Amino acid sequence: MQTKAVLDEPTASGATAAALAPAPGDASVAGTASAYVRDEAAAERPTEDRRITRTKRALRGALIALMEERGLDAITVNDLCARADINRGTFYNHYRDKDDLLAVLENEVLADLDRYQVQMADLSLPVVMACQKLGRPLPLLVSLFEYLKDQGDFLHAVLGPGGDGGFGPRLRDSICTNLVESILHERYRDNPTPFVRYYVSFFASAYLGVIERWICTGMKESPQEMALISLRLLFIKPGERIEL
Amino acid sequence: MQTKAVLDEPTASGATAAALAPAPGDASVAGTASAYVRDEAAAERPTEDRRITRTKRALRGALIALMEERGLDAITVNDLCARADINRGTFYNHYRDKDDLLAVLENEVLADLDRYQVQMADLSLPVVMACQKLGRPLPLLVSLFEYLKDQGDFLHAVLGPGGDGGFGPRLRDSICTNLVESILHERYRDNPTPFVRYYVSFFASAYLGVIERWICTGMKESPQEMALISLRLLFIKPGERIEL
DNA sequence: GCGATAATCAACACGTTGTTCAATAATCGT
DNA sequence: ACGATTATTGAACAACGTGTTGATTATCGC
Repeated sequence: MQTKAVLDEPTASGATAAALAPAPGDASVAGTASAYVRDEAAAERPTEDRRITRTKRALRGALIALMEERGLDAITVNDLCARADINRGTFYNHYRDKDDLLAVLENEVLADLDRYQVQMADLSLPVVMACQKLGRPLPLLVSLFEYLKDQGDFLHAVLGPGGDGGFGPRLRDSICTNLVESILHERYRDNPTPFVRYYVSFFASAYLGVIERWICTGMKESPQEMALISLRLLFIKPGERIEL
Repeated sequence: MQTKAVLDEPTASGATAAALAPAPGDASVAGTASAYVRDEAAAERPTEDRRITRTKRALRGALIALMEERGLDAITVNDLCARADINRGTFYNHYRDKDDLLAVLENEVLADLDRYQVQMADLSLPVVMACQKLGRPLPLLVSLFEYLKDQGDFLHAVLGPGGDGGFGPRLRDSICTNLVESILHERYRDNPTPFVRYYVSFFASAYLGVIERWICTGMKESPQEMALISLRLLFIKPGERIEL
């Protein structure tokens, strides 16, 4: 429980304590807490009918499984219903078509990730440099990788071959771009030159690549390790000696 | 025609002259020469029937146009044939289905890009550092961006929304990864540690992001500018002052 | 020009789609 | 536990896109 302040070194910026606090989900104690979607579903509606919940969960599983083995393009609504052991009419009670189902699941993830953006606003270069010096991962990044790991089965299917393909860029725009913009500039954020725009695209895509690789290779590294790796990659220089 | 050697400074590596030579396509004089596909088609077959050429060209144009306005998923073979002013039976004389047509076009581009990989083997960190010092773009990169620009209409459609989505990663693995591996290590290329693998993914995806941004924003910058930008991005450090 | 070959047109069976309906089963509030 | 509500089921339907076929016409290479 490193909640308070692990950082007393003098840094050039103000709000370091806020930026080092854990993320909204706060899965630091309870292990892998998977109450992301359910929470918001239980919050906005009284309670969802069990049958509906069961149907949606079955379709989610069927979509993931079929994406892994056949690829998205080769999936029909028939396949989904057969795999989910669901009548085809039931499918159309909840989703317009195959792409709608996928879009709903994707949007859920992106909506969850949107919550982290508030925390990102508190980030700044001095903050991350401080963490880098201490050899500590950014709690925000740890929390983020933990969330991604919780959604591992879905993300592995969507980001892999046979997945959506269009989801990667959305993930990038939703997370990486804001993260990079928060961390890197402060000065060029307002009136970005053409080069700065490429600069942001460069690092945003870079971090998406890291995330994609992590997920597609089975998430062998822990969220803490990934947060550390991400931090190191930001400061590494070409030609520099790489230990570890 | 900066063909020979713009570089006499002492560098730590050997084959700098070879690495600074222009790429196989050599479109430096003839402007935007678009004889990539045709050349190899004319090389492998005696001559292709004009009718076939016309059909394929029409289908290529139709696919690109429809991808831009409707998106790939919303395109049917009927649509393609209607737009191309082609009978549907004719379509099936040349392609198995919609995805086959797209795959053929994609593979043509990737095959063209494969030719650049020979040149990339001659790259090394000292070479690119030398160019960086001189403020000159890597001729290989200039040539590469020129080729991408020639295929601009196709790439814009495929990489944009409504495009393939799966093509980005293939482009990355085909070009960026090898480019990064050639340039960056020499020492870690043989036995890459887990971190080095992320390191490569990081920069490979970063450069794909730059390419994607360039193409999707309409290729405003010249290939020379893009080569310079790419070079600068390699050496830039976070927090560093950005002029231009 | 002649032979070869590609494009056209119409027609076909087939699978998927999206919708409708009545009947059945499960869930929820009390 | 009950009744009212609501989701699921199974079947049928027309509409559409698919991939193929065969006969006919137009175009190409030489």
